[in-house]
Amino acid sequence: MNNQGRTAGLPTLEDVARQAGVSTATVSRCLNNPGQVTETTRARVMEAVEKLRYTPNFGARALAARRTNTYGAVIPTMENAIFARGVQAFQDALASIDSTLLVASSNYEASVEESQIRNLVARGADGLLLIGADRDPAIYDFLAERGIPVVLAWAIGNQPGVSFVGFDNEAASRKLAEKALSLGHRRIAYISAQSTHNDRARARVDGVRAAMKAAGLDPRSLRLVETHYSIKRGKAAFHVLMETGERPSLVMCGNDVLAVGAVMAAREMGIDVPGDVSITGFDDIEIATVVSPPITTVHVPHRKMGNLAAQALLRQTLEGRPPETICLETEIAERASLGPAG
Amino acid sequence: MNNQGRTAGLPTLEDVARQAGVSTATVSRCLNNPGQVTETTRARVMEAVEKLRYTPNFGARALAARRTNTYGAVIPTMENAIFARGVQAFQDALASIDSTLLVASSNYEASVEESQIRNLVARGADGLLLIGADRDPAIYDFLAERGIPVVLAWAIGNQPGVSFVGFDNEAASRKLAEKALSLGHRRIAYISAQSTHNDRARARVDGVRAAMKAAGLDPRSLRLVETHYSIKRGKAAFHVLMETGERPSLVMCGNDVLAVGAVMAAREMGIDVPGDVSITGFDDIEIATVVSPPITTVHVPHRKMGNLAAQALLRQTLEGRPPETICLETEIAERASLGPAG
DNA sequence: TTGTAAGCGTTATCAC
DNA sequence: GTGATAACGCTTACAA
Repeated sequence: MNNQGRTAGLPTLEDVARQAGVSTATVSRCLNNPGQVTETTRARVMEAVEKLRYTPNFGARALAARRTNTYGAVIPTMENAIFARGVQAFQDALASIDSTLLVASSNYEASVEESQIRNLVARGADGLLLIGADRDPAIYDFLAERGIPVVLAWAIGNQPGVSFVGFDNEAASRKLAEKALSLGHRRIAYISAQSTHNDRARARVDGVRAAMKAAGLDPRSLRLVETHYSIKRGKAAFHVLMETGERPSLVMCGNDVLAVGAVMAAREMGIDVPGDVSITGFDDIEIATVVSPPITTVHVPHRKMGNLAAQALLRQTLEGRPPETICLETEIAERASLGPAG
Repeated sequence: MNNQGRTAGLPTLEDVARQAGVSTATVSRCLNNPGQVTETTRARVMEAVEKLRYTPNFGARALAARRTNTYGAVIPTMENAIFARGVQAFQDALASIDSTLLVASSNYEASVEESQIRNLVARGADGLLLIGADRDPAIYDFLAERGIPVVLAWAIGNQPGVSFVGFDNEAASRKLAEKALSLGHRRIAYISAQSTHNDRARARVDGVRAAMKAAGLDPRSLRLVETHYSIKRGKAAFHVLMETGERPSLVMCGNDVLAVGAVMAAREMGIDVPGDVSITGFDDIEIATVVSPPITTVHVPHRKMGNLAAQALLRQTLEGRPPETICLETEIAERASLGPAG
C-alpha cells in the first residue's frame, strides 16, 4: 500500500530501442555520444524518444556510469540573501556545462550540515561546495575516503585536501574597524552571528580586536553580543547594547542582516544614525542599501566568488587537478551609517 | 580519463554484509525494516555499518525500491525572499517524515522551468511543488502519464488532476485597490512583474482593474508598466511613471520587491511617500518593513501555505488521495506608504 | 556502426 | 529470522 501513483511505468531505454528497432546500446549512444552513431539511425532513435517522451532514469544512469554530473552545495541558510548571489553564480557556471546543482541548507547547525553532506554524497554528488572550514574533521575524512572533491568558500583556511575560494574575513573586518577608529570611535560594540562552527564570524570579531589593539585600545573593552542571524535578533541585540552599560558610539555587526536590524531599532528608539551612533555591516547584500541610512559595509564579490568556486571545483573533478586556494579582495562600501564619533 | 576522483570505491551493502557475516538481504532489512531482524544480528550489522562508514547508494536504492522519498520544487527565483519562507515551510514538513526536497529555480523562464521539471522527474521525485498554473499543457500530460502528484501553490486555478494550495490573487489585489480608491486615489499606475506565464501577475492587475471599474473609473486609464523582478527595475519603472505623462497619485506594485524599488526611487527623486504619491506592494516579505516608509502590502501566509502544500502533496503521494484545492485568506498589511490622495 | 551481455548497488520475492 | 536471487534501467567493454 505504498506505491500508488507511480504505477504508470515510465518508458525505458528498452522501450525506445524496441520502438526504433535498434539495441539499447545504440539508444544509449545516441543520447550520450551522438557522434558514434549514424545520422539516419540517430534520427530514428530520436523520433522514438520524442514519441515515447522518454526521460532517462537518473538513478540507473548514475549507477551504471558512476558519475552524475551533479554537484552539491550546503549553505547555512536560504532565508536571507547572503549566499543567494554566490550560489546562483556557482549554479550558472555548472549549468553552462550541463551539470546540476543540488542545494541544501543547514540552518547553521553542524549536525544538520553533516547529514546534508551525507545525503548529497549518497545522491552521487561529483563534488561539493561548503561554506567555511570549521567542521568536524571526520567529515573531511569521509569525503576524502570517497574521493569527492570539495571547495570551501566564503573563507580561507588551511584544511588539507580541499580548495578554498574566499576572502580574508579577519583582514576585511580589521580594515573596516580601522576606518571607524580613524573617525574617532572609541566605545565600540559588536553584534556577531553565533560563532560556534562559524570561522567567518570569529575571524570578523578577531579583525576588530586586532584593529583596536593596533590603535592602543584594550581589545577586551569590545562589548560583544552573539546572536542568531535575523533582523529581529539584530534589533534585540541593539536594544540590549543601548540600554545597558556605557553607550557605544559605534556598533559593528557581523553581517548586513544584523546591521539592518540595528538601524531599524535605532530609528524606533529615536537614536540618530550616524549622529548618535554609527553602525556597520558586512557582506554588502542588497538590503544594506534599502534601509536608511544605507549601511557602510564590507563589499564581498559574491558572484565572482561563486563563479571561481565552480571553476576550481570542476578543475578537480573533471581534470583531476589538485586543490587550490584563491583569495579574493574585498573593499569597503562607504555609505551613510558610519560617521565621525560624536 | 573521466572517472578520476571517484576511484576510491565506496563501501557497498555487500561489503557490510561480508564484514558482519550475513547476507545483503539482512543488511538491507536492518536499514529499512529493523523490526524483521533479531536484535543481536542487527547490532552486528550496525557495527559493520559504522566501521565501514557505509552510506546507501541513492541511485541503486531508487532503482530497486521505485520510490525515492524525494520531492521536487521549481520556483521562479531564489534571489529574493518571496518564495523562501514558503519553500522552507514545505521543506520542514517533508523533513519531519524523513523526506528530502530538491529545489530548482527557473528564473521566470518557461523553458528553464520545463527542463527543471524533467530533471526532477528523472531524479525520481515522488511529487512536485510548482508555482502557479500557467504553463504548457504538455507538461501536465507528461506528469500525469508518469503518475507524479503535483501541487500548485501561490495561486488557485482549475487545472484538472493537480492540487492547488494558494490564494485568490485577483481578490486580494482588488481589495487593496478598493482600499486605495476609498482614500480618494484616481490617477493610478501599476508596476507589474512580467505577465507571460505568470498567472499571479495577471490576476493582480485584473484585480485592480476590477476595483477601478466598480468605482466608476475606466480600467483602461490604468497606466501599466511591466518589468522584470528586481529593486533596480522597480526604481526604473517608477522613474518612467513619474517623468512621463500625467503623474499618478498612487503607484501599485505587483510585489514588494518592485515596491521597494519604487519607494527608493521616490526618495532619490525627492518625492514624498505617501504625501506626493502613495505606493503599495504585494506579498509582505521582510524587506517591505525595512524600507522607509514601510510598505502597505498584501500579507500572504507563506509559511502556512508551504506547510499545507506539503500536507496536500503527501496525501496524494502516500495515501493515493485525489487532488484537492485549498484557498487561503490574505489580508492587507497597513503601513505608511499608502495615504490619502493629495 | 551496431549488438550482446556483464555489471552498477539496492530491494523484494521466494524458499528455507 | 535469514539467505539466494531476480529484478530495477542504464552504460560500456567486447564482439561482430
